[in-house]
Amino acid sequence: MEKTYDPKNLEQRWYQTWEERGYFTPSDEADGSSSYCIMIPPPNVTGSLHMGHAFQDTIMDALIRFHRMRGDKTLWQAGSDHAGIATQMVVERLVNAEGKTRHDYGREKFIDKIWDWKEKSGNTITRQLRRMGSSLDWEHERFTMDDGLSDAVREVFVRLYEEGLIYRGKRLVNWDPVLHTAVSDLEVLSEEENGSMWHMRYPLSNGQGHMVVATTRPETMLGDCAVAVNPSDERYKHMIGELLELPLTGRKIPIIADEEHVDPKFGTGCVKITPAHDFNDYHVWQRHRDEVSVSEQRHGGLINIFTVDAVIRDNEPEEGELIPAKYIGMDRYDARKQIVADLEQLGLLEKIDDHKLMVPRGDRSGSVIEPFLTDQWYVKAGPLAKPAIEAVESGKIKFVPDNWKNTYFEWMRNIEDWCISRQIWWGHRIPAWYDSEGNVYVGRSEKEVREKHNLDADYALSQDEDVLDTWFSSALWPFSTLGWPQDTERLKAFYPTSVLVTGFDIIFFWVARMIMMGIKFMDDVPFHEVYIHGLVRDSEGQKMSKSKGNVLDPIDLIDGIDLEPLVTKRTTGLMQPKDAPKIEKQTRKEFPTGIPALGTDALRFTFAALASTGRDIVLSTSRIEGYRNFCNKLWNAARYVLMNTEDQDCGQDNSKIELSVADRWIISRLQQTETKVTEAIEGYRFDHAAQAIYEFTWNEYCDWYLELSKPVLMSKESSTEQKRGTRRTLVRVLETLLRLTHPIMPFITEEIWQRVAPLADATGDDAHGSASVAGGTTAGMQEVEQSRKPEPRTPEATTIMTQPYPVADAAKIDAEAIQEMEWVMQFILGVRRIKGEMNIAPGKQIPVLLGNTSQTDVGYFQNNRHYLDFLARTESVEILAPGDDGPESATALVGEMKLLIPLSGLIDKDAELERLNKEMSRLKQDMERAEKKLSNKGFTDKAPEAVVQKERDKMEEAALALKQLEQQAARISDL
RNA sequence: AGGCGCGUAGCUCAGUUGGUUAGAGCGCUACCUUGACAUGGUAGAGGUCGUUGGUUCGAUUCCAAUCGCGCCUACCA
Repeated sequence: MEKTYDPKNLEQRWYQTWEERGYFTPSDEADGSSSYCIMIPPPNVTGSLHMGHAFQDTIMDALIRFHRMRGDKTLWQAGSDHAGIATQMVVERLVNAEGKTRHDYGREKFIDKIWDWKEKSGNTITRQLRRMGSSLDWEHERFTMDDGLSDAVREVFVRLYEEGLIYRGKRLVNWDPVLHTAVSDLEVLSEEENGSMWHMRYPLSNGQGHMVVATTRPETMLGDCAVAVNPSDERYKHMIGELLELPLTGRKIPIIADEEHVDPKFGTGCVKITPAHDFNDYHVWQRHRDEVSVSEQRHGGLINIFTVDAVIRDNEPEEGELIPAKYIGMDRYDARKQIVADLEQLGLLEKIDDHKLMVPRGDRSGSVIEPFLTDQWYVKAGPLAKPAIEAVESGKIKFVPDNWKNTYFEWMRNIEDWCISRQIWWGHRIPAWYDSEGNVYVGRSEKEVREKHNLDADYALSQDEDVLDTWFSSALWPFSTLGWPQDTERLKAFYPTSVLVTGFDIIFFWVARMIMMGIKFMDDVPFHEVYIHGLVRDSEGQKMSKSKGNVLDPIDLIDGIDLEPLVTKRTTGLMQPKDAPKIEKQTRKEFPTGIPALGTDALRFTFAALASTGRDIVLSTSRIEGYRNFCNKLWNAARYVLMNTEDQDCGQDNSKIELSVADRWIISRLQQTETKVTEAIEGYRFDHAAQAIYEFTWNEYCDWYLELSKPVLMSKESSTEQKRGTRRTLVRVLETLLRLTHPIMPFITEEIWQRVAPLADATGDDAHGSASVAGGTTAGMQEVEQSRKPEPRTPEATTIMTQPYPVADAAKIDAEAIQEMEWVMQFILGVRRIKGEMNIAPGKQIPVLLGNTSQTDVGYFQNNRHYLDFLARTESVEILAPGDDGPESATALVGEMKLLIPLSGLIDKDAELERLNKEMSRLKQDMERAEKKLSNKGFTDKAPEAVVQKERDKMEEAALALKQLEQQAARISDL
């Protein structure tokens, strides 16, 4: 093995091997009790991997690998969605670069172009997913626009339509005037922006003064149909029903009373009502449209003033001058200026205040969204939501962490009908046809429609031009990918899926809709658990976004990147090019030397370690570096193990062995670690799993066990059985640790495992307990680990991926060994602390005396002499007779035993006194604390006996230790 | 406005039925290139657990109030 761990050369090699050998496809031979399935949240075909994906994929892959190793029939479903608007925009931009528009190509040719683009460029993210080590079933990769999923979409649409759960209607929608399509509420992002509040005077038609209305969008006044006041508002009560002159239009509009919408305490208490351009006003209009004063307005009061571009429209022939000619053809903002100017001139502008307002913008185009009156298709959400709410209430679906169900309920209980039509070309075309009379026919195909309605082949039908919202097909993902509407084996095996892993930002978008559709069409929930993870932020806690220039490409963390390319990457393609200098400066400051190559395993381990219950994941490269170092530690531990075991007898043939205290101790600790890690993964606490692995590997296996193995292996006095036992433990603990770690760090564990596994010889049933053992307890005699029969190992086709996941065996936990090792470690630490604090070189061998020894101390000492000499660098150890205080010495306590290092020549008297004083004051504090508790009658009366006893023990121990140290201090100061 | 969440070491975070000296990583200090690893070893410094009350024998943990921060939803024309 190389001296330093280098992820580069091993990660991609292993991934390729795994994929070639088909390890990612669910195994028919899986012997676990159940199947396990996760659907990947389909990434967007235009997308590339960001940190959120990398984090999410790490969690899913860890779960998938964990269950695969446990023997479950395991599927991680791969695929991507067609991202209607985003994809169309990408290809449209390419077409624009040719100097053409999509209309020059026409619908069909343009769609062909998108498919071409998808073939060539649509796989960026799947390549990146492979770099993350994701063990997705690529053989069954799906795409929301492929034939099968398109069938599913049509089927669902038709069935919902036939049940009356899909309908077509003219409604106000969020209209993107740049993309010319409706978008859903969820695709609109509102942010506070600076604007103005215009206060306009609307004269009373009877000449008795005016009313003042305020608005943030004065241009919409052209479409006003009324002014509303609160009926209880004394100021205006008497004016209800009177008419106002709507300035600039020559129209008269009524004053109406609306208690719900109008807050008399806000502004002037008068609200202009523009029902075709404001959602609230639309609702007011719905309440009042039957009142004569409103209904006799043009178009019943519902007056649209814009074109699809948000330009003031022209009048229809029969409308006369409904829209004043002066403004026709003006963009909405030009019209605003003009109207304000004209009002000003007429003396009808009372004032303009600065005003902050929430401006809705399309998340794709960035343009200001316009409420706009159009014909759209809707899904009636209420009936679908009801069982979906119950599924979560009843616990059929559990959110992890549990609180997220509140968010879900909040949304579901106030759900509104879902606008599913989009005025774009790329997507599932709505399966509805119209005849020249305007009749609508819905069916799976034109053929089906004609058959069903007995329409001749020459009866003219034209299909609806619109396509469905991408999320409509995503909502079907958990069953459509498995073959629905066909009744497939995969569907039977994997639906309902086990868990959905996703970010909280799409609980509404996606999670809720999958639940509704799953229950509706599969008659069962799509998944049993929803694990909601946090959002990855940069080292300053900022949300990562391209526009902020603080995005990190996970691949750059894996492979490393120099500063200059990183700066270039972050500053190109910005929505706001003016931010480039700021971003460059910030990048140079944060990464003065670029980013070092850290490897996938280190990145994955970092994600796991950060995956606690919080909402934010703050990622810093120093943290990843720490875990890269951990990989190196593991690597070098393996190197040490191999150096001492390869070509040597490690007890593979189950020949006689003797297990030392250290062997039995590390085996015990391994079992405890296995329990912790397994429980952590089962409870989605990957941070706890990672921490348990980290601590065991570094603080126990490396820091102690490997060191303790050295004297055994190096000494001529060790027996063959002892050496064999140690080698076997070295190798088997490592082998097990690799399996334990594999779900989080797949690559390094596979690489090392390939070399370690043959030495550990983890095969064969008769390995259990058949080794003949000299010495040691029963618990220690058994195998390090084996739970499930592993697959037969042949040289070419074996992998850690399909080995059994470690299962702890409580019988292997040797409490005595743990206690004895605790003593050994305390001894060694005591000596080291004295050396450290007395400025004695750690390597210097020194004499040690033991005072106040018990029978156990003497036994432990004799058993472990070789460890103590080696790790504490003792020159000699002498046990003092009872009552003998020995010469003046520096002191450490191991339980009640005194560990003495004679002062002569070595130790500074004052320094030792200082040390003792420090230790004594610590003990005194402990005592005081305990004493205070014990002298409190409330405590001794009411606290549980065990707690009180614990306090008494503590008190006693501290008192004893204090006494010993006081004596010691007295002797030294007498010198 | 409503809902959710968070304030613990310089930084990032653990701390699940209230009871050890409140832990870890990174960073910091001193020493050590010893034979798996300087991407390392050894020893160490560092916290009135946001604030204030309450419940309790006992509160980082439970309750209330308060301050600060973040997110989501709905927004006032």
